[in-house]
Amino acid sequence: MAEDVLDERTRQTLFAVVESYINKLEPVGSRFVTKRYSFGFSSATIRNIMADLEEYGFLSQPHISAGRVPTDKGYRFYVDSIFDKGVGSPLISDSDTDKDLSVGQDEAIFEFLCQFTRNFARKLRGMKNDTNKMFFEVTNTLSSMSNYISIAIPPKTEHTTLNRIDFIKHKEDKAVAILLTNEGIVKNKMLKVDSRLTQEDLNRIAEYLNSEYSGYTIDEIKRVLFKRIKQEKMMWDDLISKAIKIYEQAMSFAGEDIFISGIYDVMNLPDFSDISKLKEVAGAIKDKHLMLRFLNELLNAKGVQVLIGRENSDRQLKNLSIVASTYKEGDRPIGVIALIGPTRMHYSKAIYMVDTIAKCISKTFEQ
Amino acid sequence: MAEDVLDERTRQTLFAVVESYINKLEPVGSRFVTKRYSFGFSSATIRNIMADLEEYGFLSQPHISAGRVPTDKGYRFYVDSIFDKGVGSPLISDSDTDKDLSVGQDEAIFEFLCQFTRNFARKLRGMKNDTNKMFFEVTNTLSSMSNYISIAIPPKTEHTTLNRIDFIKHKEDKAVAILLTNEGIVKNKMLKVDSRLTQEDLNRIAEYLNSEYSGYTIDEIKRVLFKRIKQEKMMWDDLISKAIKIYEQAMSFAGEDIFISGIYDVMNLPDFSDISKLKEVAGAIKDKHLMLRFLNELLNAKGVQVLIGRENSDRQLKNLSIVASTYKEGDRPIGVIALIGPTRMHYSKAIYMVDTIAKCISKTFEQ
DNA sequence: ATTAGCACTTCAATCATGAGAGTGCTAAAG
DNA sequence: CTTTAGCACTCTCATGATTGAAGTGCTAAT
Repeated sequence: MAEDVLDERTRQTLFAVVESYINKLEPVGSRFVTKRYSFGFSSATIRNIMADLEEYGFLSQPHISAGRVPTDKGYRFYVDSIFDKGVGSPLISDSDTDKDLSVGQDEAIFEFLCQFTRNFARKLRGMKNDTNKMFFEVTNTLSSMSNYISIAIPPKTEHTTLNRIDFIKHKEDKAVAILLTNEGIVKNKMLKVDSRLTQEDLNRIAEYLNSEYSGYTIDEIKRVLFKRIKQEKMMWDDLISKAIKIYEQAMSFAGEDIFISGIYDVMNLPDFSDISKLKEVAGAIKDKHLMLRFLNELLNAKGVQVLIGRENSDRQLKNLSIVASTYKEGDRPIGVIALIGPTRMHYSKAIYMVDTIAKCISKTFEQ
Repeated sequence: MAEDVLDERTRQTLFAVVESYINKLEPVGSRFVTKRYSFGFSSATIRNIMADLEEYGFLSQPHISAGRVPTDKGYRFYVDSIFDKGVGSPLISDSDTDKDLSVGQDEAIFEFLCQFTRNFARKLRGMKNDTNKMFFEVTNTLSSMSNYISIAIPPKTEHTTLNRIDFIKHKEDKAVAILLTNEGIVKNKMLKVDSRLTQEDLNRIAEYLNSEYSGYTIDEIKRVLFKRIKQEKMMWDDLISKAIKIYEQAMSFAGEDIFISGIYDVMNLPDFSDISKLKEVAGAIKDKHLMLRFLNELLNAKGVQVLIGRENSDRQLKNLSIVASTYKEGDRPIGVIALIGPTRMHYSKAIYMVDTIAKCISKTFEQ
């Protein structure tokens, strides 16, 4: 049942109520709708429609004499409508822009956004070699523009290939591994090694790994190395054995990275004027590990995804919405960026921003 | 004038009022003081004393019929008293522990803290080679134990000496510089180099730098290199010239690091139940650059320092207090850790924690 | 010098009141 | 049969008055 059954004017009303609520942040009444939107019906008619919508579960009332507030289901309808109308324009609706903006101004805004996007893409390209810097920039931009919390997961290592690995002897039993990946990212790690290994030994090991395995993904290499261990258990030559040990250490980066930004920005939202609600958000993102697992699940889907309130599998997010998108290298999604905000979110803005910036990132990884 | 003039019982009263306020978070009245502390005076006498203290500027009243609240000057007196009594014990006062704790319990707590400290020191030692991890751990521990915001500045590069530098050719005009310091810290950076340089060239440059300059501080090397440029302007050999260019790039790390943690924890404090106050804190630490400069000024002083409210040079911190300490390598202070909280802070706890953890860090850098 | 006692001030909580907003329902109009 | 005007009803929110509690300052007595 439900939204397929709704007739045109009911759909219009629902959309209007959600849109109004997102902008006003106050329950919207029938009179407000009739005044603001000229549907050609009186407030009494709208009242009846709204009563129906409440019955269907799209709207609810904080108390009997207040206006209506969207439920998660109501937001879902609204977001789906936005997608039906087509993502890609920041000017769909739901922004605070008044209807009396001249078309000329719309175009000016559009032009501005295009330019911003170009600049931002260029900026990212300049940071291509420094993932940290790049995603720091991404999350900062996203959160300060949207006032929501932004999260980014840098490219998954399972898709990165080894470009080159080197080892440098430090002192006694310490050595540093330096890893170059196809994305131009550098990682390093301090290793504990047999103290009898000289720099020459390390060089030979590195040479071996580079010649045999460069070009493969990091996981592939791990698999192949493991296979070797089993196959040649009794007869590994010393070099391979050492290489395996060292490689294992070098690849076990402690926990994946995740970038989060915007706790400050989110304090400006009226939705979080109550500190207990702010704590809710803070609690949700505090557990980075959980957040990481959560966003990783979104890696499979394509395009922008919106999860509203209780749609989130995580209980802690039941009062929050997430707008997420993958970014890709070629056709393969390699990471996720997302915005987290109240269920009462400026969805069209958020969707537009996440979509745009994800595309900027993808462009950086392309070629 | 002022505190030197105060007689014993006035001092006692002031101390009692501050201590009580820190625990109650409510203005404290004369009756409360007489009940809680058995000075042997009636509330009327205390009232008179408190009126004097207000006149001297140590206390103030929110409104005429409320109890007294310490001013910054009052806190200053209190903190100085704590230092006079001697830092080092976590049990001085000002904690919520009731007076009727048996001595046995005190000892149990003391024993627990000693053990915690030993464990923590061991933990840090295990992270010696990973500054990031180490200071991440430090700030997290500090903030979650204190519920205040913790900040740490990792060892200043001006005191680190070059242990070894290496360059690895990446592709075209890119190369990676890997830097090992005396503290066992590794930094890397992507460089733009003349695309005609081969890996062999880079090796020669690295070899040159290592043989000539390892053991010097990073700043010293910079100075010496600059001198060379001037002296031998017309006759540098190609190697030195290239080395200088590359070294310059490699050393210009974008912005110093700073570790901040505890925005979540601080939300649990009643002092920040009002979101506008929380914003104040957030604003103060948002500008990491400013915070960095601020804490760097504290590098000169030794031991634990406390800055209360308006004592802070920064206007944004006028309602906050900072408890900071340097940590050292040998005798030389190389970095700072600090706690930021409301002026109504559990100073003795904060001081004890900062002191203890700073010592743990110092121990890690000694050898 | 200290203290008991009292008048005074202020805040915070409670309650009643009325205006305002919005609804649901009914009966009339199209 | 659909739409609308009208009205009674409900609930919230801001306002103002009242009251009790907490705490002070001052004075007079010890």
